Amino acid sequence: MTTIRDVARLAGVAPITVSRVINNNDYASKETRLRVLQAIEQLGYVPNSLSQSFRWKQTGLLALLVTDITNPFWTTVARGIEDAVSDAGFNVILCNTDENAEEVERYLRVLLAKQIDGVFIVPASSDSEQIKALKRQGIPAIVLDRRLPELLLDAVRCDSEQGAYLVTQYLLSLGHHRIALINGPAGLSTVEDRLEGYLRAFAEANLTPCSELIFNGHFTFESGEELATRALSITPPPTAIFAANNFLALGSIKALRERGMQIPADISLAGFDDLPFTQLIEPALTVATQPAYEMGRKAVELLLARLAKTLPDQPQEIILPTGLIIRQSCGPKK
Amino acid sequence: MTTIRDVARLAGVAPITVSRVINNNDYASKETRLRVLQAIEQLGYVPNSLSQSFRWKQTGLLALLVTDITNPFWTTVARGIEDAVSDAGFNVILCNTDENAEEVERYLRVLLAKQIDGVFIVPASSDSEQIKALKRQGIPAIVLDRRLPELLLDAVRCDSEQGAYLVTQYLLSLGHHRIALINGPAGLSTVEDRLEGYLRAFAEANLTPCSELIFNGHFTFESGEELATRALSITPPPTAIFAANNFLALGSIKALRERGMQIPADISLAGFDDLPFTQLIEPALTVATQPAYEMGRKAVELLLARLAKTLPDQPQEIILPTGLIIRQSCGPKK
DNA sequence: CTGTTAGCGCGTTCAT
DNA sequence: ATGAACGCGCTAACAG
Repeated sequence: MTTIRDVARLAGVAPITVSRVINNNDYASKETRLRVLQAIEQLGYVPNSLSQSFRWKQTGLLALLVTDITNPFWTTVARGIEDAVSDAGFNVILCNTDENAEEVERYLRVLLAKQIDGVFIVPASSDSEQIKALKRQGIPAIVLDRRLPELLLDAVRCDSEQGAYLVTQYLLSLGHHRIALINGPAGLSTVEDRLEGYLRAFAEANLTPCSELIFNGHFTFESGEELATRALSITPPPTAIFAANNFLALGSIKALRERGMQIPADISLAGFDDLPFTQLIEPALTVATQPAYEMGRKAVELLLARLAKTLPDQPQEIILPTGLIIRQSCGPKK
Repeated sequence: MTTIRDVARLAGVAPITVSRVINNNDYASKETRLRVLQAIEQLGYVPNSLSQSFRWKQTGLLALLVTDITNPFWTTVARGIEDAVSDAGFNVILCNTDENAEEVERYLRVLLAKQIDGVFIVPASSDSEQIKALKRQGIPAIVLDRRLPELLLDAVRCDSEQGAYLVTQYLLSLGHHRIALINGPAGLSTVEDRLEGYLRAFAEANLTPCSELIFNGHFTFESGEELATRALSITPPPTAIFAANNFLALGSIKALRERGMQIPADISLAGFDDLPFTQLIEPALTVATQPAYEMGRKAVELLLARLAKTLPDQPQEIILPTGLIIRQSCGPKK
């Protein structure tokens, strides 16, 4: 490994002079600078950023903890973060937690030791010893997608309640009263929020949803398939299904197709979050959409501002609007 | 920040003793160990792994450079790598290069400075100044998916030629002679290999493919749509399309549907690489499949063996078999 | 079993 | 404009 000293020796200067040239913050005569740069070139010297981080007490490393890297929603968020962060000269370590609270703790412990400068977290549980440790050490953390009110952290998420409200309102406007809600695991704030939106739409229409038609599972294809199957076995069956996540919607499609049901002729289906190549799935799904890429960028803004200490002490909260995209998967109640 | 010295002071021992307890490699009396652990607990001490890396000359950091993080093929490879690597106590930095050679160079420069212990690369060009720099510094690099013969590096890839051969042979066996090949950019080894496989199948059948029906574009949905459209405008049109990548296949489906063509009644379609939720696309696609997850794990084995210096000097090359999954998208030529 | 010394590569501080 | 000395947090090598 070539060090700053090797360069210094070759250039006939002191190590510190090389350091100054590298970080070109200080004065250095043109000739010295040139000699040093030539020596660097000649030796193929690369500054050891480990030592630099060590001295600067900044690693330029951020981390992103997501619950499911296979979900396009999260890859899109990740791209938003990656793009914004590298513009600012930072790097991101991407960690997949599989919705497992212990994995979150494990990763955070490692990352803490690695002296990361900040973290973006999709929390897998409402509490976390390691997040508290981050706070103690003054390492900024941004909570993504979910509410985590007790911990008083900056947060960026989309308005799940509103999205669910829009979808449900739309289904109600088509005459559906028996709308199955196929949701994720109880306890997650997004799950609760989407339920809230569903209930609000019913309340505003002066209707009461049938509690039998509200299902909780996981945000997976398999869960969607299973819950949709169970929903259909209720009598009388629902005339519409609202799947509160993209994978749940896909699983529901599978279940419906296997029973030979036509969408939307026999039953209506709406989803939450878009998918790439959604145009290929027939019928094209009506969904609530979230600005995933934008969410990533906003989170970066927040984190950088925290690092620059340009933010007030109290936690900031950014809530991005959700929308409704009407396609072909919902029809009027027969 | 609490350091090893703070712990030592509180426990009434020397810093090195704390170090020994942390890395529990050395002897330490039960009582001392206990006192130290208590002090660690009390202070909430976390070892600074930056310093550790500094001393050990090992960061425990690996990097993975992929060309398109939104392609499920690559997320699957990434998971395979991530799983295998974390079993071994390493971490992975995931970098997305968007098939851009300059991005590869930029990332490698940063990673080199960060003293990563090794790299997995999907190269975006046949040559790379930074890969040479890696070699010079003795940092192991594994080339994924593509051939890069001049650089003499370890490599793991799937047998593209074989996969393409199997698909083409199958289509020929159904009676198709005019098979459009919709491929990625000329110059990539996977693109060349898939073309080779296509040609070999024709040659073995004593047939000559029509060169008009061989198309190059990018590995994207849009490219698939465009090239399929162009293929259909040829007279006489192809009776089958072989899309040499999953996104290309999806784009082709779109083009075919828009022209109202039924698959496989009007035209046959086969792809390369599976997609998640493939069961939802109608008709289910016949494809060549690659063991993506396995590829990731194999690459890790190779890299770890390189780090452990248990491998012969000359570059190792692992080629994984590809298969053919016959579903419903291909039918006999009318 | 435990402690002392020294040094990793770099940048800050203070001097020249 | 340039350099010497010191120290960041940790551990290897050598005492004791």
